Amino acid sequence: MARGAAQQTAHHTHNHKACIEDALTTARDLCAERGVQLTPLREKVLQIVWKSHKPVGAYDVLDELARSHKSARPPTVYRALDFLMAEGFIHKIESLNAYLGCVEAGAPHSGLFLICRKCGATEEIADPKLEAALDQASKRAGFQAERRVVEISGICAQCAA
Amino acid sequence: MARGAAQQTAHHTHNHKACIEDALTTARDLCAERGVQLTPLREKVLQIVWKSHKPVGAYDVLDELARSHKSARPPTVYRALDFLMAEGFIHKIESLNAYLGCVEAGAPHSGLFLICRKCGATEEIADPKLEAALDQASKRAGFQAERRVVEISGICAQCAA
DNA sequence: TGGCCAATGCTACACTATAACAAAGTTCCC
DNA sequence: GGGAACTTTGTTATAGTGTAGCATTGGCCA
Ligand SMILES: [Zn+2]
Ligand SMILES: [Zn+2]
Ligand SMILES: [Zn+2]
Ligand SMILES: [Zn+2]
Repeated sequence: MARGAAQQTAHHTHNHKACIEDALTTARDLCAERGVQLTPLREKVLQIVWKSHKPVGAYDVLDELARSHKSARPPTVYRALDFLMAEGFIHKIESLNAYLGCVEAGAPHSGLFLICRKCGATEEIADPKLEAALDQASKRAGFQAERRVVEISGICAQCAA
Repeated sequence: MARGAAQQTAHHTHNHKACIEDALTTARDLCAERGVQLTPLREKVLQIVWKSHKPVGAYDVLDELARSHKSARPPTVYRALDFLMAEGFIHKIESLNAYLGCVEAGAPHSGLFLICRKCGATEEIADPKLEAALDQASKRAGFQAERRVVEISGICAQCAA
């Protein structure tokens, strides 16, 4: 199933078209539910971000978008990215200033990202134990956590081999 | 002792001059040990970053530095920041594009940061349990972790009260 | 004295992101 | 259908963050 495919990394041979289709379908469904507009522009941007499992910079999105949308400018892209982030369809990778499709759109969450510095492939993983540890650490400091950024850089399993 | 003072947040009344002096002394000692140069310029930048317990942007550093160092330019600041990061005297807060003095300089580590979105005070905490959970999560994915970015934004204890 | 290396000076530029206002499209009510 | 209210997009300009590349300085050592 597509959902499963979406959770594989870029290294695994997989039908990436299914990843994209799955992401678009999920986004369409959620937008319909929520009564917000997944306009053609926003959908196109989502599709561009999902072109790979590597984080993509806003200006790379712009370059790609401009091929089919001549009037595209930086605000065009940033607005679409802001919308997609607000709806939880993409994440921003802060340590790269780049954006990545979310593999678990819908369920609000702050992901944990494993970023390969060699191939760029970035995997989003969920780890309840880790999230509990994060919550506990905040709590111990009397801190009301609202947003988490957890990004681990290194070498992915495939590049290490 | 100064080391203790350095670990308090900006809200706690504390002798912040001791924080700064402690950071500078530690840096001087470590640079001597390591045979690297803590030049007046680098020391001044370190002092500016330590002016508070809030992350400070590179261009804010530049503005401050320029008051005593007219020839300062962006590369001047970024080179100094790069040096200070390489030596482990400051951290970059990725989600803010800003820099913060390290409270545990010397011991190489990637800190966990609690960033108050109201007052800006940012606390660096160490949490072995959390670090173990991070290591375990990476390991489970077959990932060789090299660098960690863990930043939690929210409301600090003092601002919540 | 001259070569080497680290640090800084200096100019220009690349990359990332937002402000502000105008125009066009959508919704919804009458 | 008309029209107000709202959302989305167009457009220009600019703010904010970070580097490239080469010149200069100054210390150290052969
Ligand atoms: Zn895929
Ligand atoms: Zn890799
Ligand atoms: Zn202090
Ligand atoms: Zn606060």
